[in-house]
Order: sequence, then structure tokens, then C-alpha cells
Amino acid sequence: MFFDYVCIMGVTKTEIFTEQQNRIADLAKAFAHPARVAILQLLIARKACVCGDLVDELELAQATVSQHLKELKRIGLIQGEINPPRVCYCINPPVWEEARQAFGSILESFKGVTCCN
Amino acid sequence: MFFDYVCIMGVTKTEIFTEQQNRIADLAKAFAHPARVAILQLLIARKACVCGDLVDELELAQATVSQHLKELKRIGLIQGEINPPRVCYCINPPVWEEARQAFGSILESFKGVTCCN
DNA sequence: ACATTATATCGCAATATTACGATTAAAAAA
DNA sequence: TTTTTTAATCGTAATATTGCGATATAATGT
Repeated sequence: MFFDYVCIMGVTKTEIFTEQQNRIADLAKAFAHPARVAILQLLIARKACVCGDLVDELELAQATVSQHLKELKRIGLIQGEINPPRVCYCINPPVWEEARQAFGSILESFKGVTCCN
Repeated sequence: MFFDYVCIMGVTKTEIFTEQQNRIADLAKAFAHPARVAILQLLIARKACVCGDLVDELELAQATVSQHLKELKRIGLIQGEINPPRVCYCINPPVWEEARQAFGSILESFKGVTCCN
């Protein structure tokens, strides 16, 4: 009988990594596209909060911006307050703090010691 | 005559973003997969430096690990010292410092002030 | 009711990423 | 010289991501 592990090609094997590693990877995804970096920077600068303003500032179609906002919302880094017919987006402080801690932790863990030199 | 802008589907429009935004996105990609997070953590812990050791520790095929190492090398976060027939990998301090600055800068720029509350 | 406004979602096209077996390459050991 | 060891690369399969036009949705104004 075979209950062999089957690898589904093209899919990240999240099961073999720790919760922390998967979470860091997910948080990093938020910053892994220049459009999302730009959106986060705009939200922090508070110049644009409403989705339409972001569409104006970025040279991307409304559907594309909406999709990036959805991804940032899924990760938790931003929240959207519905104010019909507009939606006002902003940074979600607790998750932003989580990202700060997570990246800080891993980035500070390297003390400049390399093994091959 | 039409020299209209043609969007190549599926490709990030890097031209419309700043150098800094594109670089942050690229650096973030290094952390945007749990396997690469695990590799970086292992390299920092110095338990495994040789590619084969990483393959043993991670439950991934040698070809897969090699591919992730190649991506980390492309971004610049790690370097590989050839020591035939082995290759010893380690963190690349200047680029690691660049990542520390880049993430620190954006993560600290949010002062807890949101526009919709 | 109907038009307007702002955003989300759908569907599609195309490239990017992930994973791995098989093969190649390069140096050391036999 | 042949074998062994270690890592890179190739080729392939499959899912993920990116981008956008078109459409749907939902509340407001007329």
C-alpha cells in the first residue's frame, strides 16, 4: 500500500516549515512587489487614503490596485474602512508591529560572523 | 502612428516605480519564501554552511535548494565560496546591512498615526 | 426609478515561481 | 583512467502572480 507523499508541483511546501518561517514569508510578500511598497508608503504619508487616490498616484489600472490592496488586507498589514461609496485604507498597527518585530528579529540575529572567510 | 505603451501581461511594471521601491521589493523576495527564510536562518546559526548540509536539514530536493540559493545569490544576500567539490555559503554582510537599513527605514516610518479612525 | 460614483470581482492572457528527476560538470580519491 | 562526491543546470509539470478590460455591486443623488 502506498500512502506516499505526493508533491504538487508549483506549490510551496508550507508543512515542512515552522509557523514562524511561513509567517515571515507571508509578511515579506507584502513588500515583495514595488506597487505594494508604494501603496504602503502612500498610506503612511497619509497623502492618499482612499482607493481612488491611490489609483491616481500609481500608474496602474483600478482593478490592479484593488487586487494589491486585497493582498495587503489578506496579510493583515492594512485595513479598509467602508465609507460608501469610498473605502478608506490605512495601516493596521498591530500587524505592522508584528512585521517590525519579525523582520527586526531575523535581521538583527546576524552579528557579522560568517563561516567562510 | 502608434508607439503606444504595451503592457506585457504577467510582468511587473518596474519602470513606473522608484529604484528604491524596486530594490525593497527585490530584497523582500529573499524573505518571501519559507525555504529561503530557513536557509538564511541556518546560515546565520552557522550549523550548516555547505549546500549538502542545507539539503539534509531541509526536506527539499537538492535541485530545489540549489535554486533557492541561486535566487539569494542573485539578490546578493549570500555569497558562495567554492571549495571543491563543496560550496560553502554564507551571509553577505554589506547587502545584509542594506536590507537592515531598507526594512528598518520603511518599518520605522510608520508612527502609529492612521487616517481613518 | 434612474443615473452617478467608487470599489470589488470576474475572466482572461501571459509571465513567474516552485518543485524535482535526470543530467552535467568539476575536482578528489581510488 | 575510472569512480565517487558535490553542486549546478536542464527540462518539465503545475500552481501563483501580475495586469487589465469588463462587469457587478452598493450607496447616493436626481
